[in-house]
Amino acid sequence: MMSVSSNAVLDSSKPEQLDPEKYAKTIPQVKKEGAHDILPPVQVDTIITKVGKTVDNTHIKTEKSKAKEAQPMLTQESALGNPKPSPTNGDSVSKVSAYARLDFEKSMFYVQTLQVVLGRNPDSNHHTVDVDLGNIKSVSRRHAIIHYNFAAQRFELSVLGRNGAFINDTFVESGITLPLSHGTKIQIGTIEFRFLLPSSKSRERSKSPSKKQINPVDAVQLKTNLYKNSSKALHNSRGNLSSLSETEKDVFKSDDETKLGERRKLSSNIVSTVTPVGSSSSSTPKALNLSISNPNDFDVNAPTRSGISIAQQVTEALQTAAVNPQSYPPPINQPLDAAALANLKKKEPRKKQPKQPKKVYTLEEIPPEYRTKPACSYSTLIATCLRARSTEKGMSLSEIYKAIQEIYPYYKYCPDGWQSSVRHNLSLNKLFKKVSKEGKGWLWGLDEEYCAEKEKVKKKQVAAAAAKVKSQQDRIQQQQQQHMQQLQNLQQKYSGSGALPDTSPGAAIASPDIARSIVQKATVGISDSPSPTPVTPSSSNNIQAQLAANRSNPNIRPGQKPNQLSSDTMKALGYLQQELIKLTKDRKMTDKATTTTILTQALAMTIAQVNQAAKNAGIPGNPLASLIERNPQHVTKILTAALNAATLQVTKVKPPNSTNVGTSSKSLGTPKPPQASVVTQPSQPRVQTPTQPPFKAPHVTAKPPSVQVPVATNISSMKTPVPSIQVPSPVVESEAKNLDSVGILKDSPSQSNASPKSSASMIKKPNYYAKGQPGASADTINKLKRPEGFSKPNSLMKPQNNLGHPRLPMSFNARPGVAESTPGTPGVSPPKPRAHQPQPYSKAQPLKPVGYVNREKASTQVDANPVSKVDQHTVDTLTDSSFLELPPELSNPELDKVLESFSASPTPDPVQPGKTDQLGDVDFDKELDDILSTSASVNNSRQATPTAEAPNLKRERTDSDEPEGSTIAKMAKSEQ
DNA sequence: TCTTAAGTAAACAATG
DNA sequence: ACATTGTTTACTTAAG
Repeated sequence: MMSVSSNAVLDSSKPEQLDPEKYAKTIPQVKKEGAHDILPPVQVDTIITKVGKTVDNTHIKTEKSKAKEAQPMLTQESALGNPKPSPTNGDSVSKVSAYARLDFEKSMFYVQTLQVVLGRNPDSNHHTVDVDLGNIKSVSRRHAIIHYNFAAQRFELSVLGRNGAFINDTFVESGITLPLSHGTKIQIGTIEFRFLLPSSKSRERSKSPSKKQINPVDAVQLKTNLYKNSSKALHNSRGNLSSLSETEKDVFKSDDETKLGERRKLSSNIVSTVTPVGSSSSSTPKALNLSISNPNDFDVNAPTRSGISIAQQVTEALQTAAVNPQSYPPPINQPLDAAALANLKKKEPRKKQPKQPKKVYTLEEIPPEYRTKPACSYSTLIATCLRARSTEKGMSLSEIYKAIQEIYPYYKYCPDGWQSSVRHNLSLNKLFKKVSKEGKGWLWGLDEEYCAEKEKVKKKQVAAAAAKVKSQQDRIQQQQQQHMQQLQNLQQKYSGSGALPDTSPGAAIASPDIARSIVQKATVGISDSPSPTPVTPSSSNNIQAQLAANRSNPNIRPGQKPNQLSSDTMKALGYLQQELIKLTKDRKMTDKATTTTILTQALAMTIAQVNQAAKNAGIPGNPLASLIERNPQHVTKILTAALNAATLQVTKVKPPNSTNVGTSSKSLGTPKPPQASVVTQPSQPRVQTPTQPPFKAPHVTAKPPSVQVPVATNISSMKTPVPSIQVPSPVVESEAKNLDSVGILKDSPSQSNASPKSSASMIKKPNYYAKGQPGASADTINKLKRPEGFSKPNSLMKPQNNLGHPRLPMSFNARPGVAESTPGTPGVSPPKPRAHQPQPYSKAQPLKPVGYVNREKASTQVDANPVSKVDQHTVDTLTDSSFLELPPELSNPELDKVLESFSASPTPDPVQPGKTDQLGDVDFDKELDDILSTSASVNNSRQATPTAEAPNLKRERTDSDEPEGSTIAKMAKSEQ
């Protein structure tokens, strides 16, 4: 490779230091250390021609001869570099010899060697480049090499830099070598230039017999670094030729850190020329022993091949090169008439090319870590940059841009547009202020005062929020304690009778704790809730027996406090509560005690049923919540079945007219009717364990009469049995086998469209959001509203870390259908198709880079999917008919029948999203009271707060766990 | 449904 | 003339 030490870097600002005489002395050294050694000893035909005068140069054929003959050639060439200006005449004899030229925006670089290294501004003496592209981080130290390929007889560009390059607007990654042809556009980092070859005209000339051919290998290695004012140098004859001379060594030596620093400052516009135009024009013909090309030969606009434009050729080159590199016509390297070129430039100043639109990156081109938009707002972005980079004077807009790009490389790759937002923010946001004026624009800084003020306010808000949360927690805790106290009181009260009141047939529904107790007991079976009630052994009844089996539920978290239910569980219970109330309303029960018992059983059955099924299927988590979330209708069906079964069970042993449990106690110990036992069977999964006693169905009746005492007084007032009450008499019981008559189908939402042909849909995943599905009656929808907690998937599933994230620019959204198929974006979900694609405001949306995925959207896309939280397997299992299959020993034809009918029932229409009701926010006690009071005048002295429209109560749910179901309603009230 | 915050896009003027 | 910079307006989206 090219020897570093042999390369001299000249600052155009110091032309006076250049002594051509000294250059000559150093030539041998250059030769020795030159990069030419690597070049193959291939004979090259006419490479350099001299305008007006044939250069009597040697045609070097071999490497050895090249070395030998280098001296004279270089000696001649040293004259070429004579910077002394001389009166330039119009017919200037050209002085510059080069194989090619690199046309930068403001200057040119003549390629006079067969290999040119392009790279970053050397920041040390350890490396150097031929073409200094400035101190830009995006440019590697050795970013690219332009070299002559003798085999293919053409110049080629090898991309070495990590960030690749753009060749003719096509991205070329590192490691790729491409042929260069006349006009090939190259972009490295932000620096753009063209590779130009001499025109065919000069090629013709070069073929003239008069000229002597030289080996390009022998071209002098020259380099100059001209910085910002290099263009001036080009025209002002201030350019320099350099080779490593004593003088230059000095120059180089003196090029210490300070100079390097200066260079960096100047690095924005970098031009390197081996031989500046001006200097060549100023050179005396005499000094020029080397051939010189006509600058016209480098006419950018001149087609190099007949009829084919440069662009076409470049494109063609890029296309054909990969396939058949040899097919591409080799470049003809010709000398340049720099002076003429300069004149030409004066006459026809190159038309400024329209600024190229920013490169649109594809996913592959963007480092994975920079594909996602930073999750902070523009103001944060700017503030961060200002804090990180700003001086006291502030930062200019362009500096802010740059800092943003450096700190958040995402903005390097994303399409333009963010700059506008930055400006917009700077202007609008009071956080930013203009510090001082610099040039055209302002230097921006942070308004620390405003920052402090804002911080203060924020802190206040946070403190207030924290206080609020704390007070809420305290309140909840207080309520919990109260409830626990009440419960304990109750237990103590009834402990003498050996049974809990609420599970007794005669329990006083008047107690506000009844509903809570129901839930409390029933929730024993819920996966995430341990036994909430400290039940005395003597108080065991059927429900408890059922649920006792569930206590060993492995899903119960060991560290979980008793009475502490997860929010999901609470939601589930809330839903069950409300559904039960609805179903009970339909039945118009009058007997509080019976109703309570039935409800308790039904609830427990349902929970146990779901848990059992989940357990059988090996589903972890909270299956009830999952099922409710996914298919509340199904839950309703189960609930209905359970209610029917419980009704059957309870009322069978206890005649409707009789509130005297004592009578029913007769049935204690009597073999349970198959129907009743069946119904309860699902709720006792652990009964399968041989060691556990079989489930006793009519435990309700097992409660001591004493339990009824408080009830009796209340119940006694309910004297009017209403005919409409569907109390399962023996007749009813027999009818109960007919599901329709018992009300299963009547109550079941699937009733309205229970046609067999639609039965399959039952198993299908429900679509909560589909509207107006055929067959969905308004009534059905009403009945099957999703519980509040489940109505908004996001509310339950939204990851907390999304909160506060700013919206991401729409323009960065992945193109539909691209992102999902794009590999390498783990964790990024395909964009959710939007119901309404916003139209661009006034201008067409630019092509978005592939793979820009809105992070927030990516997460909410998942969140928005109601299935997401619930494992699909869980859902499928729980909604599948197999869910309802019980172990053989528990199977009961009656229940099977019921359940079969469920699984055969089509899924009713989903609830419309906007029509969610407020499930779970039910004043259970009140509701129950209402139910009963419709048919019986109940002198209810309980203190439950009457809530007119309990189901419609809207309240915010706290995620904090609640110990008891009925507290939901109470909390709702208290929060109002 | 309304409000607010944030983001996007563009028109426009001033400036170098 | 042109690009950059700064201001302003209008609009959309999301969230509360």
